Amino acid sequence: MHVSFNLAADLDAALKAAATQAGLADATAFAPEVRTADPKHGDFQANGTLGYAKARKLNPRAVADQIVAALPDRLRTDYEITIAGPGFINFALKPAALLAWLRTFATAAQLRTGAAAAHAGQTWVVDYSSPNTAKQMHVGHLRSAVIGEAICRLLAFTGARVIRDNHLGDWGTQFGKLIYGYKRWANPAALATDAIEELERLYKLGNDATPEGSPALDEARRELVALQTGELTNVALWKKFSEVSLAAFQQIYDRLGITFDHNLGESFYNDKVDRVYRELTETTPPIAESSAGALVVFHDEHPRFSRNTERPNPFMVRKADGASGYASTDLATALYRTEHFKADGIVVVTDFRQADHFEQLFLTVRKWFAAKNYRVPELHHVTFGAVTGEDGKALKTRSGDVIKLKALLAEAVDRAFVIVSEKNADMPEAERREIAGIVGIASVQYADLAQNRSSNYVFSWDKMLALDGNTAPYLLYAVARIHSIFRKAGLAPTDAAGETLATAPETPTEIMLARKLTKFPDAIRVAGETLRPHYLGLYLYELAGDYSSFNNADKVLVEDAALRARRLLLCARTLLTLETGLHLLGLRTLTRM
RNA sequence: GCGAGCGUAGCACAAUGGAUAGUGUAGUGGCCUCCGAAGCCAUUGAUCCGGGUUCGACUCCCGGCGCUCGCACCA
Repeated sequence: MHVSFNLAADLDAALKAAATQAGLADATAFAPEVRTADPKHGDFQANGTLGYAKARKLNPRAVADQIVAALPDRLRTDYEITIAGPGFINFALKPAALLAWLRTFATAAQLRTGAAAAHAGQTWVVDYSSPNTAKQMHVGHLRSAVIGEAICRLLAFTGARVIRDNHLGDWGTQFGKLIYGYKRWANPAALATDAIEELERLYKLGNDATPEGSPALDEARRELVALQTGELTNVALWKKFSEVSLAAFQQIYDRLGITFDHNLGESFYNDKVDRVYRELTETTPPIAESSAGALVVFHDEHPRFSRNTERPNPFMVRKADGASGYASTDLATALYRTEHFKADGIVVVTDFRQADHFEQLFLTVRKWFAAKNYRVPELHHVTFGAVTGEDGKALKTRSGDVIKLKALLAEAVDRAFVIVSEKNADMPEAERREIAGIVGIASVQYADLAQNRSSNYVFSWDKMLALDGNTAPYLLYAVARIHSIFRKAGLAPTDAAGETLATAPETPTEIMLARKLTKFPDAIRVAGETLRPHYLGLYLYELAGDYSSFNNADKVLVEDAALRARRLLLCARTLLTLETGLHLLGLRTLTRM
């Protein structure tokens, strides 16, 4: 018997074939529209007969009858099929089919193989985190890192070769001022202990010492020119700044489970912008044009980026002073990712305030690549809202300073330690610390991933560390409880021994849990297609909830061997799905907490 | 001014155009001689306003209102 990984996709194909088989007029136009159903209606529902019938003035229930009659017998074996309401076709998996599915998809590798069709053979470049060098990461850098990493893992799981690229802000006018400050006030002891903190101090000193129109500002500009023209001292300083910055960033990435394949910052594209200028102006008609001394791109077909608006908002490819800006480096970046990495898709993860920039960038790239006959990859700007305090304003410390990411993660772990200690008073401190390290970080990550990234989100320690609700502690607790059962039984959680004894689920809670497990492929599909990890998070939360109900109602370690085997099978698959899913979101899991 | 995103119970969130809009918290009432009570079960309470499209709208379109943000040489 063949069991499909994505049952909804399998039903969709079967319904389409059945429509033809039934001899429906215009059957090729019939779209079954199969989706995961509300559990009270079954496992899957096909909605397509309603629209199809309406457009042809047919009775939707009669159409549904014809299609259902033409479905192959194997589906009648696996599902209770009913027609309901105005013409929905409902499919409810029978217990034996649930068991067959659970037996078939038994390991992380099998889940991965099942999911890998979506992006098989494709290469995707994901640009995320992307902080500025010589500055500490702060709370504003959290979402890009967390959401970006989850998207990388989802894309990789669905078959793509993923290239993680940290597009550092490592070039620009600020380095003139930083070098100016560094040469005058650098403190070697401070550089040795916390280099990046010292660089921030030096930049601030340099910036304060170089007001507009001052001789000091001219000096800072000369430092910048020296850097840009390759003067050895300044280049060496700049390299040092990048190195210490990356080392500091990596400490944070380690906590978040992030490893970049490349750190191709803006400086990398320095020598690649001339080609951009040339190619954008040599086409007929030219894509870029001169305006007020700058080289800009207008998109006249677009309501906001046309030149024919009250306040034109052009894409600034080259500034009037001849310098490149982030438009030009981003164009060069898109080309490099397409040519060098052979990207089929490019995802850039930044906050929503840059939406205009990336819309203009993508419009320009499409015109440019079309004019030069370059293959155009899929281009996605993944945006997210702001992180605010409970007052709805940007998150700040009590004294009004920006919150450093390092401090925020440390506080998460400290707060988790207090809670872990309350719940496990007799546990050795070292173990409590280890657990708190995972719970604290996971809570911060999951708070960000559990909700739709488009909205602003309110940062609340109490809510993210809560033991109830859609939170990391709740999910990690469900994982830990399952591990606990296997420990008690003296079995490894991956131990398949005894599974052949397992019978089909019978109790309401067993059936509810088994049905939820079969929806994992759809959760992965939706999260991957929309690049919105919260769909996966929501699924995992519901799964953990169904497990908790099952765990409460049905005792696993019972005498009856067949009953015990079938419940252990449910535990094993729940654990597999929860751990696989949480790891896809970038979280670490625990065996006890 | 122009534009974008957001607007769902007291609060924080969910709902891939589908059936009676889900969950947590807060409130109320239950469940530990039973694999982890960091849990489970029950219950009260909501789609900003006005039009439109659709068999069907929280979802799509138009017009308001509110919040957040962006609009020429920072990135």
